[in-house]
Amino acid sequence: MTAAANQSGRRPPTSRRLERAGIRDVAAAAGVSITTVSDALNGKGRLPDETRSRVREVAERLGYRPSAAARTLRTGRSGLIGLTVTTYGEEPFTFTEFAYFAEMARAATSAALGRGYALVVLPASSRHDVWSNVALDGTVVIDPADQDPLVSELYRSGVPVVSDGKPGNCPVTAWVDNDHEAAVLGILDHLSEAGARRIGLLTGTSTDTYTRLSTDAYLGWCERVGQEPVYEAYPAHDPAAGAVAADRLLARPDRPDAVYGLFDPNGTDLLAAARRYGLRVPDDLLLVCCSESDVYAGTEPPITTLSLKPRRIGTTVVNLLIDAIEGVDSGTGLTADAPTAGARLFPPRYRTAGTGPPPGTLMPTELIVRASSLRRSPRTTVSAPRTPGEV
Amino acid sequence: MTAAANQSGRRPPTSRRLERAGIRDVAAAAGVSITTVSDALNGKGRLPDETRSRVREVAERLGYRPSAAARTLRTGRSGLIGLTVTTYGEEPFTFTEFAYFAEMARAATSAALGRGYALVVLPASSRHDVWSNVALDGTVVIDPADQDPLVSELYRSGVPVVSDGKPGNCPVTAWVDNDHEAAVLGILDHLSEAGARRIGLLTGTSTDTYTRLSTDAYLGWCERVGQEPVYEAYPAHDPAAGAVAADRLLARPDRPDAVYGLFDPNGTDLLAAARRYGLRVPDDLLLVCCSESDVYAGTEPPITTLSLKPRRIGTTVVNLLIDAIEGVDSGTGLTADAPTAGARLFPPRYRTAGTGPPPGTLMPTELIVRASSLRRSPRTTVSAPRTPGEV
DNA sequence: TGGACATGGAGAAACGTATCTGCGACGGAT
DNA sequence: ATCCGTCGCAGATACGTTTCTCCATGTCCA
Repeated sequence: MTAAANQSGRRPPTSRRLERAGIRDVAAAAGVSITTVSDALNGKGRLPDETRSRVREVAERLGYRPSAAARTLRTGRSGLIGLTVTTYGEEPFTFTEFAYFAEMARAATSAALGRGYALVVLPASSRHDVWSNVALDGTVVIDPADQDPLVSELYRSGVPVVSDGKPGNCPVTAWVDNDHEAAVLGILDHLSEAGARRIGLLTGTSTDTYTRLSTDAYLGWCERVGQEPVYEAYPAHDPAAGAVAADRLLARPDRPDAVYGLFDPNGTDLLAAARRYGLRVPDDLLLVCCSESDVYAGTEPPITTLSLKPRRIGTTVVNLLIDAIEGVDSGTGLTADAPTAGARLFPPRYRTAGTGPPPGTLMPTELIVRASSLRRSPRTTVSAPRTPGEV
Repeated sequence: MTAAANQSGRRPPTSRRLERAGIRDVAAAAGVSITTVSDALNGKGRLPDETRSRVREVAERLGYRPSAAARTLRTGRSGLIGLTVTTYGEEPFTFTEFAYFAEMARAATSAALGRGYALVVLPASSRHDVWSNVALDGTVVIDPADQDPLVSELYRSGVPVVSDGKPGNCPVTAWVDNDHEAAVLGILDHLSEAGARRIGLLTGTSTDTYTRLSTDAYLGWCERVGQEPVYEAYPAHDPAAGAVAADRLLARPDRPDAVYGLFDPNGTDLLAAARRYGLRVPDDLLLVCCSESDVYAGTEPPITTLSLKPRRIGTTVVNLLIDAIEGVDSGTGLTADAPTAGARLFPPRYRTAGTGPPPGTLMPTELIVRASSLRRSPRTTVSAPRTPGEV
């Protein structure tokens, strides 16, 4: 018994701690090599079913759980996907702030889990402390900044990056976005048809793609139809500022008779402001806002909303990312550095290899028409986007 | 140049791929050993500042990023914390569904990042596929089931587990919860003082701690004051069922003149039902519901809500967990298996070592009194919980 | 009888880091 | 002069997998 104690393979008998069972313990207990154990558990190699099941049984009995760290080190795959949450402003760390992000994150998480990946929530601020401490197979970036240093570094180090929101000037593997321009134009047309003569906009001061594209679309439309732009901008991350801006908009001498609010709380803010000024909705003021919340179905009156369909976006983003991770190994920067011109309409082409601009996918939005934007009797849901490129 | 090519240390010259720079490359470039590089970058060992800064500079120049997987494998620490999201029901994967979870998750994420950890979102269903593929330093469990197999296995395998919600019958390292019993009793008292003669309850059919404790508190109160219980239960994960249950409650022959709803949407549902039956709030019906949403400040009338202060909970849970991870190494199950009796009131004692029941921390709730529960003129916010154990 | 081929499995080399041990040199104290 | 402590660093090992290579058997057919 003294000499035969060193039976656990090559490991010298250095104070066997009673830690978790490793693959070596399973091999020893099953009387096979670790190769056989690995193959048996992973369904690889050429093994008779009998050996396979025996090894599996022993592993089960020993409560064997493979070390994720070792596997990751060996295979280079962690099964983890980063989800960067933008901080609509500076300090405050806000996802789940707007229903859009919450829904989007939820759908993304669900889609990732469905394909065997887990999501790691990481801040968009480039605090390397956390970022470099986690092995990521890829990253989802929500609304990347124009020259996002984080995205650039990730891309440079070979990590696939798929963004929700068309990237401004940073290289990504792929991106997904709504056709915000078409959506805004659709709303403006809708309001015009409902009788609006002067349409105002409640927008944000930040420079993210959503705000920029939407505002530009509004300004372009104004110029085309010859209406003087009437808009107020405020920092979207500050909930109190929204109410103030809504009030300002309706207090102007050139008060609009219809307003589109870009952010989720704008609907209630505008409604409250309208009440303060004695304006009836929709009689004196037509109202539309972009929101995923269903509280606008129950307001008095119900408010027409634009839904960006965050669930579809989240699912698509994650699927594109995992396709990129599992697909072609994306050689040394071959698919980079081209101007972003390749936008296609939903559905996307998966497994996009080769060169060219980062593939972008446009997802349809949905305008949910309610009483606040109708002078007549309310109709039902209608969906609206134009084909892209039509401007 | 032919013989001197093998200068990169012990590695044989097997087709140097131009992958990311490793610690060996840095060592070679700086003309030191990998030991020195590791020590220099991690601030360990005894090195003159000059060597340290030189190594750091070389590492920077080479764009060196340490491999998280290798580090995790070596140190046994991943810097990752699991966040299990309960699926209030069966299939649907729902966090961010209720504002409580969203706020709680946000605070938890923020707290974790602040201490250098990242959160991994994982499903509470015990799909080992994902769970065993990620190295976790610890796990936050939201509202564990009574005999949660997942929690048991995690605990057994030595992973610290801190739960939001007092655990029923599974061992955890620590837990945090509101004093739901005291909160419900406070609300019932509040409604009684406002003139309620028969208080109804809108509750859930699931067996989670929150639902159970709250319902039991209600039933106990009824028995004590001699009121016949009037309640309806529905599956809380089904938003449509809530409206139906609210309607049922107000349609009963023994219709209550005050209702407390345990779930977020109950307020609007009850309000709508009251309208259908021609009941005025608060004149004919007093209303309170548990919610984190501020839409209830803007309803007509504004509805009194109980806030569970999810942000405080999320922060506390994560801090307790990280304390457990970084503190005493929690020997082989010494701190387990005792009946849960050790509940203290906020603030918790950190770094709890030794034996005894899993330390629990009770966080205060806040009753935000609005017009819906006042027969007289509305007062302002009052906070309410009793001291625990008083029953 | 002997090669070709399939079967079942073992050995060992990575993956990239942290850290334990040890070693030469140097300086001050005995 | 010798001894001892400290400084500055290098070597080697271990963390627990996956996987490439290779070997020992049969087995079948020529």
